[in-house]
Amino acid sequence: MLSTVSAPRLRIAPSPTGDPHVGLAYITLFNYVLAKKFGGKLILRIEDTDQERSKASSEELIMESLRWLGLSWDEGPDVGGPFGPYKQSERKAIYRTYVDKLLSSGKAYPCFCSNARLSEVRQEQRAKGLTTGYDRHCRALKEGERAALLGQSTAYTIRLAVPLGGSTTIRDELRGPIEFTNEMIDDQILLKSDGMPTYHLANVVDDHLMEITHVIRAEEWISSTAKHKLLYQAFGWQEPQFIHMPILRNEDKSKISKRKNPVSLNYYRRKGILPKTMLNFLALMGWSYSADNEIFTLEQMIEKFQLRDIHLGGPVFDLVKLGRLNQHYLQQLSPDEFAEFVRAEIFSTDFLKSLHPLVKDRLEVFEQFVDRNSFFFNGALDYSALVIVPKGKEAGEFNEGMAELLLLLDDLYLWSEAELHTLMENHRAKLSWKSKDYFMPVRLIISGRPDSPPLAASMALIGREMVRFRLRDYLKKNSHI
RNA sequence: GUCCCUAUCGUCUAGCCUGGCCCAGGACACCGCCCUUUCACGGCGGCGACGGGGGUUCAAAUCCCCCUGGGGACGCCA
Repeated sequence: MLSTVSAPRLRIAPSPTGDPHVGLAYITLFNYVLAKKFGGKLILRIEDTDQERSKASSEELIMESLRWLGLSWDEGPDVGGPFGPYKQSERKAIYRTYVDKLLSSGKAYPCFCSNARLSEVRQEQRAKGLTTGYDRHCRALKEGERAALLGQSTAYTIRLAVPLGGSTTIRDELRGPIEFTNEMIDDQILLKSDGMPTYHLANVVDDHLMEITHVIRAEEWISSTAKHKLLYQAFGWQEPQFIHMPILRNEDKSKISKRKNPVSLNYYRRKGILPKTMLNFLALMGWSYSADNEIFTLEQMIEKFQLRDIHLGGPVFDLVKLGRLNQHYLQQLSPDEFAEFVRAEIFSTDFLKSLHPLVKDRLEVFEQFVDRNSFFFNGALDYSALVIVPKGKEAGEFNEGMAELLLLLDDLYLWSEAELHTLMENHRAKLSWKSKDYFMPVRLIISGRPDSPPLAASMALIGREMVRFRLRDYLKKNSHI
């Protein structure tokens, strides 16, 4: 299954668009294990081709989270390597030259269609119950027309000219051959009108140039793999082996999402999950160490790992089991490790410093600190002794307002005190609730007490996932009455 | 809607490739008992699954087909 000729080269290719995701840790783990097992290399490549959504801050967070887990890489933007640069935004010129090759061999063509026309076409297809995809309008252009448009348009895209007949069969190392009729494959955009490549192009070009031998990624990529294979063929390149891991699921079996589940690695870190717990737990998602033992180290996993032992059913990310596993590992901690862990992860100096402005004026003596501010460190809160729904307001209406807030918080781009303040004030105004009918209940849900420090600042510190978790938790406990 | 993937206890899974050792094993959760001045930990026990239907075979959780369920993809996102 694995070529033993040379050491494998694997890569992880996160897109820096938000908090580091458990899905990334999951995929990284398996890439890491396979690389280590066969003495290969793991490459970190930042896929920041989406200029709208990519954030430099997210890049650092991603690396920090992976380091926390103890999953290291051999080549990447921070450590360098012989195949750099390792950030796609810095490889723009490279992609352009490869697109030109495709253009001159007729394997790709420029497309001048506007977004408006594209969505119109899509809508029409959907209405007719057809598969949606580009109608190849610009592929049919005559040479003269094309030249003319090229002369006057500044913004156009480049699309892959997918063969009109036949089929493309990809091979997944876990599933075997998977066949796609070429009719079903869209003339994928390779180069966006801003000159940046799309994932499909950048990914294939980079995997080739970086000599990647095995691509381990999530199952959601299977259908795109046909496009990738076509690209490899168009370039005349040997494709890597593809391994698609099952997708992590929410409790309801849908693809894991922040709407329904905490997905940020930072959330779990702050919650006090140990790296080895997370690794052990993630390994159990689709793989097992043995029939009667599920506690094992990364090293043991590397030793025993076999691709063929991966189970393809989509595993539910079970918080209860994660917690129990962590308890086991916590029990094993030595006094030194215990002290170090609490100091580094729970009462970290950085966190205490950021708490300082919120709590300093409210304290007479330090003994009040822990009790009054426990909600900064806790998980779920107990609301049973609190009256949260404001007087004169229907529980139903109130809960709807809170559910709406939950969604707004999810969409908030920048998680900061100022942004939170504005968001809530706007939401309150939109609902036209009185200030005290809005802010006090939210305060109670978030902090569990009426005398907590300023709300927006507290929320900023507690973090998006915990804030959303508490709102969700409150609604879960109270909305079905 | 179209295409693709997938299917063992509520959940994570072992077993499936190489059919009999499986009236299906482990773990989490749950229930009970023991330990214990509390709560936990720990120990012991219990509940609990091969989605359905057809084949193939002396024999099927294991191989094949159909159905059904679940999921994913169908973006100038990755």
